Amino acid sequence: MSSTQRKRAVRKAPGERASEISEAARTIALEQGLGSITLRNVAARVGVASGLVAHYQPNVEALVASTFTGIVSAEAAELQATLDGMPSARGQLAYLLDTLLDSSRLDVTAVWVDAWTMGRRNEALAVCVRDQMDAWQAMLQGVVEAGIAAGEFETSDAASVAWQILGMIDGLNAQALVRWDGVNDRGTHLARAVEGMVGAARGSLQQLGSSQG
Amino acid sequence: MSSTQRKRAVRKAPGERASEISEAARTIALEQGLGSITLRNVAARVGVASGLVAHYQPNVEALVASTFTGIVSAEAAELQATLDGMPSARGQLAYLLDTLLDSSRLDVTAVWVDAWTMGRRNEALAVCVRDQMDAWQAMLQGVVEAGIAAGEFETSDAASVAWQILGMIDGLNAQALVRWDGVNDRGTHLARAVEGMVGAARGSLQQLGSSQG
DNA sequence: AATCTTATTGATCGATTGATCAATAACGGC
DNA sequence: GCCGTTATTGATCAATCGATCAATAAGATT
Repeated sequence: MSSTQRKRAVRKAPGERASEISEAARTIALEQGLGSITLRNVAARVGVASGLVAHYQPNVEALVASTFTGIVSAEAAELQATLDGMPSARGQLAYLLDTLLDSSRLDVTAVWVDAWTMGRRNEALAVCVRDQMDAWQAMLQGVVEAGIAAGEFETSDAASVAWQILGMIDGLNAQALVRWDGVNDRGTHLARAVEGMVGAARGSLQQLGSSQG
Repeated sequence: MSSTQRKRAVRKAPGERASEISEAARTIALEQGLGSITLRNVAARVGVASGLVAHYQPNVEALVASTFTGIVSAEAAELQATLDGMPSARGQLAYLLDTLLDSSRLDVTAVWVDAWTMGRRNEALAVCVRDQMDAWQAMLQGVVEAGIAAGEFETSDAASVAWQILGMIDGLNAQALVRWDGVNDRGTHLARAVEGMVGAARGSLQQLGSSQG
C-alpha cells in the first residue's frame, strides 16, 4: 500500500545529504553512464524531490563533471597506492597493464567514453577530463622514469611514451566495451607493444603469476 | 526580407532527395557529432520540412546508424584501395599507421566515439559499429598476414594483433580529441609499439619520407 | 484538360530535460 | 514553548526531442 508512496524525506545535515547525492550520481554513472545523470534520476535514487538535487548543485553539468572526477581520481589513487608498494619499475608497469585491462573495469571505461563525448558540450566536464588525463599520464610517466633510472627501460621521451601507453589502454578498453571477444591474450600483446616502446626485452613485462586466458 | 522565409521546396525524385538527406546527415555528423542528427537539424540543412526527413527514414536511429556506416566504411574502402597499390606489407603497415594518426581525421574519430556511446542505447547502431570494427580488423589482419607470409613479420596470432593495433589507434585518436598537445612523435612511438607486437626490427616501420613534427 | 499519385508541409502530441520558486515543515537556538 | 533558519517539496515553465498525419500541390498519366 505504502511501498511506492513517497513520504517527506527526513531532514538531514547538508553535508550528509550532499554526500548521498554524490554517491547516487556515482552509482548511476557506473551503471548507466554519465548521460543518465539527470535531476530526476538522481533524486529518485536518493528518495528525494528533484528540486533538492538542484538545491545542492549549481547545475547538472557540474554534477556530471564532479562525478566523473570522483570516479576516475579514486581509481588513480587506489592504483598509485598499490604501485608504491612495489620495488621494480618493471613489476609496476606489468601490474599496471594487467590491472587496467581487467574486464571488471568496463564500467569505468564507459564513463571515460561518455566523458569524451559529453565534454564537447560540457566545458566544465572537458576541463575535468583534461585534468584527469594529465594525472594518469603523470602516474605512468613516473613509472617509466623510475624504470629508466633503474636501468630497466630505455627511452628518450618518457612523457610521450606515457601518453602513448595511456592512449593504448583507453583504446583497447573502449574496444572491449563494444566487442569483448575475438582477442586472445590482450595482456600479452599489449605487454609486447609496451616493451617495444620502452626498450625492454621481449617478455620482460610478462606477468608471471597472473591469470591469463 | 525573404532570406529567412521558407518557400515550398522543389519536388524532387525520391532517390535524389534521399541522397540529399543522407549527405546532410553525414555533414552534420562530421561537424557536430552523431548526436546532433535530429529530424529538425537534418531538415534545416536540406532546406525542407522535418516531416520529410521522417518520410524518408524509418526512424532517427536508423539514420544515425546508416550515417555512421557510410562515413566509416567509405574511409576503409579508400584506405584499402591505397594499400592495394603498395608492394611490401611493411610499407603498407607503416602507411596505415601514419595515415590513421593524421590530425585531419579528428572528425571521424569523434564519430567513432559518439558511436561507442550511443550504441548502448541504439541497437541498430551497435550492430553497425560491430560490423565496421570487424571490417577494419579484417583489413589490418590481412596486412599482418601478408607480412608473415613475406617473412617480414613474425607473430603467432595475426587476428589478435590486428585487434590490438586497431584498439591502439582508436585510443590514441580519442585521446587527441581531448588533448592534442603534449605528445611528440606519435607516429614514432606507435611504430615502435607495433614493431614489438609483430616482431619486426626496431625502426623497420618508420616512415622515411613522411612529415613528422 | 482531367485525374491520380505522391512529394512536401507544418501543426500537433507526448516525453523528457534543466531550472525556478513559493509553500511547507523540521530542527536548533533562545 | 516560541521562533527563525533552512532543508524539502512539487508544481510549473520553456526547450527540445521523435513521431504522426491530414492537408496541399507538383508532376505524371491518361
